[in-house]
Amino acid sequence: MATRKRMSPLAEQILEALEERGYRTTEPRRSVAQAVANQDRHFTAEELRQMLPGLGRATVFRSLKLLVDVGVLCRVLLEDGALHYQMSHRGHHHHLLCVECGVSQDLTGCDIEDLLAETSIRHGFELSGHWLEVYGRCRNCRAKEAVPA
Amino acid sequence: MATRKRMSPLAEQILEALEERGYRTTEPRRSVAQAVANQDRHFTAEELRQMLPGLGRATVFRSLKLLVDVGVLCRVLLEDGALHYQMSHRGHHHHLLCVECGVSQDLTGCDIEDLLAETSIRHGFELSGHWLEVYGRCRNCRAKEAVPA
DNA sequence: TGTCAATAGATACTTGGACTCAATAAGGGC
DNA sequence: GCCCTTATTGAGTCCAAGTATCTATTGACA
Repeated sequence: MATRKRMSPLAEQILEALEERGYRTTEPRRSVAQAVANQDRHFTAEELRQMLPGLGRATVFRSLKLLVDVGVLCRVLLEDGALHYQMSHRGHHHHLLCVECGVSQDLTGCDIEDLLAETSIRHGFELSGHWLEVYGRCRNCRAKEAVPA
Repeated sequence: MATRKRMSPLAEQILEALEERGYRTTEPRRSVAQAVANQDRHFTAEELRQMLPGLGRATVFRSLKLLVDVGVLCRVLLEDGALHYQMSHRGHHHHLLCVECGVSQDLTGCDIEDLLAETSIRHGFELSGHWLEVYGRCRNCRAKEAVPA
């Protein structure tokens, strides 16, 4: 604890989210929070583990699960079925995943939820949840191809 | 081969789909085709394996992959992340999965595809694919609860 | 019927994650 | 500031699902 590293505001927020739920603030969780806060795109459990060589394997997996439960992270399913994680900035949302550069945009301000609800009713279904991932190529990658170096 | 079992028409269709793509018709594939044809709902690789104790593990996984590639089966992602398979009766479609009884209905005749395309464009995305699963309770399960025994 | 590439099966390996349990460390009360 | 209780950690083991490899077998076609 002697030299407690300075943390980014985002990392602090992550820890606060844990504290609010009654979880303790520990050095390992501090490291995880900082590592997660540093990511600008989705990452795998394995990648996170490599960023934090000092932490036990189980701790990394436990922390990821915890952060998903608390709502700090959300799980992202890639086209090949691989599971990634990324910061979740809002409640329920979906992702537009670029299959080239791997960047992901949140999908909001559309009527997919309503449409699903409506469609479910037509099928006699009582909607309880859904999982949607959208794959494609982002603006940047398309621009790069249009004007090749 | 001596006593070649009688196969259901659906199983025959599955084999034909393989033949069309140039794959051989073998005894193991015959068994897999029949087992798959017998399912009336989604199943896991492990369940299929248990139905076919005579087949090697790798063969079951290979066959599943093959059938997905060929379009006979589609993959179904359950709410808990478990991967299941089921017959695919049409091209691209989605599933309404009942979280109680496990039945799944195909989701068609709705405008989700269009809506996704439109939304992607607004985000500068070039859509290449998506994965959507919808969870809820089916008509039957809701009826059962409404009139408890 | 013979030939040969495709396929099957056995098995080892890999990946991703959960479980167990003794040792450690937060943090609230004094 | 110290102690006590309890949550948490990390090492290691275990597990499930799926893949890779290698040799033996088999189906299709000449």
